[in-house]
Amino acid sequence: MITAMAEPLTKSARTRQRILDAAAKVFREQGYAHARLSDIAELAGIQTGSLYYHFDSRDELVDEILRLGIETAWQHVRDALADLPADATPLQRLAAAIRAHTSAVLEISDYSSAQARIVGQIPPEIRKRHMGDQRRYGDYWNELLEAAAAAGEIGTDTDLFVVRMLAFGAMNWTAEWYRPRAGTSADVVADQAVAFLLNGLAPAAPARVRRPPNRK
Amino acid sequence: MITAMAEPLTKSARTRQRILDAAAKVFREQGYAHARLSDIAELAGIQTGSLYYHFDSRDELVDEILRLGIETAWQHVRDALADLPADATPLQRLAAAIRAHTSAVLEISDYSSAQARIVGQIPPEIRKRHMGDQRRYGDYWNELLEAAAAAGEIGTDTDLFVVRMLAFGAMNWTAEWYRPRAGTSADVVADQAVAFLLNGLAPAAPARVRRPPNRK
DNA sequence: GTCTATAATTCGATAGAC
DNA sequence: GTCTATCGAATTATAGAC
Repeated sequence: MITAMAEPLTKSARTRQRILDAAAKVFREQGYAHARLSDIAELAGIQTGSLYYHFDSRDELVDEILRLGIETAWQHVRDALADLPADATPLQRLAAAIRAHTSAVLEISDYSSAQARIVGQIPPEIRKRHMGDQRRYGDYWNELLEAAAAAGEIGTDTDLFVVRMLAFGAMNWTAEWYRPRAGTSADVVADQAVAFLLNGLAPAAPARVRRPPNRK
Repeated sequence: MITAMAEPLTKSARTRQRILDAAAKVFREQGYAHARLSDIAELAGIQTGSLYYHFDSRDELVDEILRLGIETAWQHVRDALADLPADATPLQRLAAAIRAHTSAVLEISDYSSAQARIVGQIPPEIRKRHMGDQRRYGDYWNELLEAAAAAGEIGTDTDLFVVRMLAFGAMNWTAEWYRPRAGTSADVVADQAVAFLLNGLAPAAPARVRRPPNRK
């Protein structure tokens, strides 16, 4: 009874899933502009015209990839936090979140990679529809940051909105430059991201430079 | 004799410059895919077809914007470092570089903004031609980082290549999300970027979290 | 050098057979 | 549901007059 509907589903649903998987991969690799429907169809093993039985337009397909990309990354982050001991500090929770998000973008999910890669390339109308997803996920991160700030684990003159954007830029850009190679595995990148970003938030401990000596 | 060729130049050179300025602005605002030659021509005050007297193709125009974008940011960074007192520490030099690059991308130059915005959107052939510029600028940053590392101002288990990429992601992504508004000026963003990124590189002073307690 | 007009291409999208 | 065939819109690029 459980397996009865676990695998079969409808033929339509399975094809739709193949298309989405193919689209995520193609968008991840080609970016928004150069991902052609013909590429996606080919990878999904169907003809271009057949896509339109499952999606009304290219934009609708993009919408879905973006939504699933955030959803997947978010789920990975939630899972990682759920794995932490109950007494984990806000900073430890933040560390786990950074690792999980970075890993999702780097290697775990084509959807998350695709979202990170093309979110800066999409036209305004699509962006507008995607904004709700982004805001919700952003709010979630903001709570993590607020908690760490409340615990005194983040510098007091830190603008949480700005550093959140800086951190997302750093994490999401990995989708662009990272290619597995000797010496630099995805795990290494995730480790470095955790150390770098967490440290960045630290209350300025020693007298590190605040401003350059003189300004133009 | 100096002014004799300062302003006039050839008519062709001046028009070419107008086109480039217009292109930088349009690419900055629209991104790679949605910047039409007709938009650029309109902003430059000429007809679309006339562009081809000055550039052989759209790609050639993009090449030039990318090159000038890096060149401009780089020049701002060099100027900022030149303004520092001779005894500035490697860390202070790094701080000035971060501020200068971020400012260039945020508000100083349409070329630098455009480069930061579209570098992740361009097709492989263009990217390949642009790689030399990127590498040279990256090497320059690497020297700044090496110097700070040699001075013991950067954590020893820091991968300089990875953190450089993370930092560029953070800085360049500002071109995407930043819009001037009350409370968050470009200066504030630059300040936060300097503090955040510089701190991120610090030798892990107190016992900040290194890894989450358990890993999947 | 710049214009107008138009060719050439590339894709997204639709129609209708099966 | 998927295929084949084709339409149509958008936009880069070219030709030739001025």
